[in-house]
Amino acid sequence: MNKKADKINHNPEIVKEMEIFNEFLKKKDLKITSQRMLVAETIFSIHQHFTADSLLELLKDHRDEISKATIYRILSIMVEAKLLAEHDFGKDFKYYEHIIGHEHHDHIICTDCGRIVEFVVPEIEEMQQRVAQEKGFSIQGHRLNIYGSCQKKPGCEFWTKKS
Amino acid sequence: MNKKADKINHNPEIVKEMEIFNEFLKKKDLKITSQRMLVAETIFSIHQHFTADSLLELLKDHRDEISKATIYRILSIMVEAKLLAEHDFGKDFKYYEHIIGHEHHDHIICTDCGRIVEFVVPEIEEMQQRVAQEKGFSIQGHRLNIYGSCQKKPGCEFWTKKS
DNA sequence: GTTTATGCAAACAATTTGCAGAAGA
DNA sequence: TCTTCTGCAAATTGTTTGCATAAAC
Repeated sequence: MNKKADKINHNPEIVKEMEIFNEFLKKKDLKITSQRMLVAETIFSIHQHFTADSLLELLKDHRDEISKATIYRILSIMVEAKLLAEHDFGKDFKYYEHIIGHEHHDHIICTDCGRIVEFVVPEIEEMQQRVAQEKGFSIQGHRLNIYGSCQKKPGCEFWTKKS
Repeated sequence: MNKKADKINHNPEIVKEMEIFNEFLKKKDLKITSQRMLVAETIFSIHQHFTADSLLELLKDHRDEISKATIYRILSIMVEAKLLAEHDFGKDFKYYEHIIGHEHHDHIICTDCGRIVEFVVPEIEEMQQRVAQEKGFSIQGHRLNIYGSCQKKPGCEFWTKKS
């Protein structure tokens, strides 16, 4: 592990999330590397949806410490560890968000500016059960995306790629 | 238009859908070509979800009359014409289904075999309105996908690509 | 030491596109 | 004719992978 990595984060929430990640790595006989720590810390400090590319951008000062391939590899580990959820919002790249400490929610997406807003509708869980039962499925989960326009709220710009 | 194209379909539903498509083409100053007619007829006779590749497979006897590039181009016209809906079911290719005469519905997808089952839950529309209002969005629509397992119903096989 | 990770560049796969010749209006 | 289409092959784009080297344990 190189020296940059000991810039450890003292935010208690992030510390806790890092511990969970480390547990997972150990359990799976995966190694605790400086890249994994750096990416995980960065991700845990983001409180919005992000993409592989926007993560890369956040890490641009560490360009010499981590490659794009490694970022993709770490993202897939974190999804497997259920620390991250992967989303498709109708673009041709994936969005991620970290899960821990976030109540289950769905998303409403502005097709003008790409803004993503979370919402919680408790009755969806019950509806999901009902549909699954009726169709004879066991349930893993659901994704509900509502598409619309946020109507030029401040910050609403044309939806650029990989934002 | 080559001679193969005058193998016209007499199913009244398909005839009606073809007319709508032709209207759209005229309105947009697009030409009525044998490829467009062939693809549209084929699509209108499918009553399941399909992909660009499965469509190509259905058209394999016409391989010399139509290319993959043209199929993609026609799919995008038909989506624009709102004759087709495009879906993302968590794979890295798109699914399509034809819309006309199909009540609005959502999907439950088997993550073991890829089976896609439609369901209708009227209260979603109302919930959608409520969320949009609360968040200050105008609505275009929604996509609700439930993921689970159909529990080895007859025909449930491992989910192959592009099925 | 042995195993697992990383970086790089090449590979992938679905989809898109430029272009020259073909077909529709 | 004049315009739009098509087929082809090449380009694109997000993501994945093989492999030699490097780091973790």
